[in-house]
Amino acid sequence: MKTPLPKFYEPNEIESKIYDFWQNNGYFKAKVEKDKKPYTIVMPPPNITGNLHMGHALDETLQDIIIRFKRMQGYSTLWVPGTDHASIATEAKIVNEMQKEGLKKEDIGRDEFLKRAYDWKKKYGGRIIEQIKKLGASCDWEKERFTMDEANKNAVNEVFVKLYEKGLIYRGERIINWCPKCKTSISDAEVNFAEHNGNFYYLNYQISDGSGFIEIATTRPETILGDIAIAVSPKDSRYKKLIGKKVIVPIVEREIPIIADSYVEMDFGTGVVKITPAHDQNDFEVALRHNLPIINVMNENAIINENGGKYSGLDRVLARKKIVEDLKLSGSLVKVEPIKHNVGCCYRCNEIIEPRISEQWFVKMEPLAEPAIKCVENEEINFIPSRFDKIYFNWLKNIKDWCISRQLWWGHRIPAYYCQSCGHLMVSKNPVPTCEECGSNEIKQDEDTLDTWFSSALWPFAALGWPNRTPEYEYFYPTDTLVTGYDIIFFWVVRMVFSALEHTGKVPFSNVLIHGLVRDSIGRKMSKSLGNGIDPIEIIERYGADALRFALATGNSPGNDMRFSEEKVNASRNFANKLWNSARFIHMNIDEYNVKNELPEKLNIEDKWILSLLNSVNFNVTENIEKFELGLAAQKIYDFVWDYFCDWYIEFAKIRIQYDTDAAYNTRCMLVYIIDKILRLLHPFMPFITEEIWQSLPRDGESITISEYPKSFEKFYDYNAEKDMKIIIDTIKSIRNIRAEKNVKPSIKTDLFIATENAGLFEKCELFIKKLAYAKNIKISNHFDLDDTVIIVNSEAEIFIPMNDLVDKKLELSRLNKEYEKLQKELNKNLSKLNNKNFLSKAPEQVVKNVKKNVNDLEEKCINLQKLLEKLKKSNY
RNA sequence: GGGAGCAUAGCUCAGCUGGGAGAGCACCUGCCUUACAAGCAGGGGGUCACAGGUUCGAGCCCUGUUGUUCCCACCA
Repeated sequence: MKTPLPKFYEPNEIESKIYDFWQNNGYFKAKVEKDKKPYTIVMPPPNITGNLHMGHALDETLQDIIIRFKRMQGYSTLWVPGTDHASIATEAKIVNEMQKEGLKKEDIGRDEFLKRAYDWKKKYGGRIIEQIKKLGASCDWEKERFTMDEANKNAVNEVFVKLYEKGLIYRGERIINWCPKCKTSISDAEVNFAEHNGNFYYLNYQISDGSGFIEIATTRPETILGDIAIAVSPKDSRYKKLIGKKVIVPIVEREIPIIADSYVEMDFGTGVVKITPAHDQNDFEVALRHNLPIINVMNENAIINENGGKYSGLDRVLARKKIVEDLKLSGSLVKVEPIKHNVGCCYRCNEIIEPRISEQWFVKMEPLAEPAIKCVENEEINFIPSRFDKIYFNWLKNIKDWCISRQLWWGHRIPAYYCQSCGHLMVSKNPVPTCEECGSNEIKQDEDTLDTWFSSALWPFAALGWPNRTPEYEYFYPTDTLVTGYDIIFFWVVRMVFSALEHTGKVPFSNVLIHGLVRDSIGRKMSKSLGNGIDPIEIIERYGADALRFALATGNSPGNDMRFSEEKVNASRNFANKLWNSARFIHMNIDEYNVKNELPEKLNIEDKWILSLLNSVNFNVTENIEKFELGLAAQKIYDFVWDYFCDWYIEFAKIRIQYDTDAAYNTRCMLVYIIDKILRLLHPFMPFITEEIWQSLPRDGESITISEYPKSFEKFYDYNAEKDMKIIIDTIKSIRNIRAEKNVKPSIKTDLFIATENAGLFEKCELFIKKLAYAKNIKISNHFDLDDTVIIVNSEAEIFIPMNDLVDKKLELSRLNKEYEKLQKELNKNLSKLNNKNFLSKAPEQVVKNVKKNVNDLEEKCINLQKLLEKLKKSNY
């Protein structure tokens, strides 16, 4: 079908049609093909709660570029898509929705709640998938997975049981981070520290033997209800004689010991710390070391419990107020100092975290961390850029056990079962009907669910069928490249690596391509609260998916944050349109000539030139993509298309086709041949427009998606053609330059006299110069003797342009003098290098050769110019 | 407290293993030259943060300084 293309590229009309075409023909379907090498990417599954944002758009674009490139290179490719159940985020949204109906979780019960959650998934989980398709993502949608589908549940249970049996999962009472709003424990990684304005309350504790008072400072006075000791530094001489004595807790009137512990820093505050083990991580450890009792004074809602005496029932904020008042009354409050300090907050809801003692499930991390460190150290896994391995190591080397239980309903329920009559604990993949100890059939499953990341950690292998050894798992695993942002290296990347090593015995992927955050145009994070987020779908509707993809892929380097600006998308859209119009031009010149997509046998100089340049671009682009330098690759294609193919080759082709009947047909073929290669090179970056144009041209295949990525060949390098055409182009440019300087309109044509030793070249390209440098007639000889002309000198020729009254001899003389000075300066710079013995002996041969060549060219130019100057001076002036 | 990044044209940023300072946008001049005004031709504009060092040669490597952003830890 060779319909003439419309004047402007209209992405919206084309993109969905093309995407359907790809889908209907199954180009993205992964096949186990033993004679091909596999290439696999698993998509970081977006949350079912969200809309597609720019971060996703970047992430998916990078993955799609890589997978399309590999597909065209002949790999059997698989890109597995999916979504994440995002337990805490989704549960929060559903709770919120229910609140509008005046309902609480407890009102409807667990089963009914889960029904709502699955409805939510059905409703919104599909939305983001449709948005990803709009970007052009070439995923195998038949392999789409969900982190809570049946197969994943199976994988999660398998892993849990295995780790439990190995002793790497344990249950225990520990101090954990408790969010009173989400009403669940959260892991250390899920706590954000933020600076808050608070107060330092200085309190006097009376020493029991009546010998005086000891002053302590606290930011949380309400926790005195749970005080079980006060601690000083063992090195602190001020308090040495008090160690072992007892003090009375104000208001509470409890007698507690003074202990020494190296955790206390003598220079901070008063050098005395009150120990409240149930409500502080460090205090908890101190209590364990000193074998002290633990008094929990708060419940799950952060309300003071029965241990709080007369304060029980009060919320922690009210309790603080009341207690401070009472401390004041009792005279124990010495002073209050406002301070700024860091407070841990819930990453979800930003509520202040309450450290709290409770029974939770943990993964023992140390044995898992070690192999995960090794496989990056020995480069089985490579981070791109490599500096991110430091973040990875830092996390793993300071790892603490991972709290994996969550007091939520939406998630993988922990496969632990308790006998109601004897209390026996059983961990099993399948529901347990009877107690293995006492035979009772009153069994209850653990109420808690697992941290979302517990299932995400299994994604690279679970998404391929593990624990079943499916053909896909055997063929496509381990995967090749993971593409993700640096913000989830420890949440996710680390956990995937140690999980894969533990359960599959292999690294989950060999490359981790890290990208940065997409910020707004003034560098702020895009966020809902700021309202500065830009919807990728809206951008696609206005500029096309290709333009968005290209804008996201260029102009930034891996791992660095980027600013999103619409100007950049606009520039990319303009590039797409430029390409589109070059195709329109080609259509105008081939449609009635039965042109084949073949390299002609007889090539003109400009054909050899463009082939040689294309060949270099091809080589470099391939290398860049293989090294994940996608932005550089895209830039090189852009430059080639615009600066060489459109600005010059097409202009040459116009002239060739119009005036050279012998070469016209070959030139038409060349146009098709070159744009075919351009489209293929560009296809991974701009899949839609390249497919649309490719389909409209003579081609040897049904879709560019499954066509071969171009290869570069030694035989196409043509140094001479590149050198010669550079001379011609420079000549044309310098003539244009002079004309522009003198304000000569394009409609005014002038004669040109070209004095050169290289007449053959200039004769070959005479028409190019004539048309592109606005000449009436051109004369080529090895010498001219002319007056009243403007003169251009380059290494190959002197060009005389008669311009009659436009020529001011005085001005011309000074212009040429300036030119001469510039050349001399440049020449001297190069000469000084050649006069440097060290340079000659130590610099690489090629560098020296280049400098020598520069010197030759410059000297030639200088000599020519010198002669002209003298002649000018001798004439009338 | 520990660690990392960034500092290049008015703005946003590229610059891969050291050898010509670049792009897009903005700006100035002139053009509707039958692919494209989302375009064409031409132009101005940079002590590559600062100071040392290594090298024949440094935007790039090393050391230090300043400014800035981020991550981790967290002091009661």
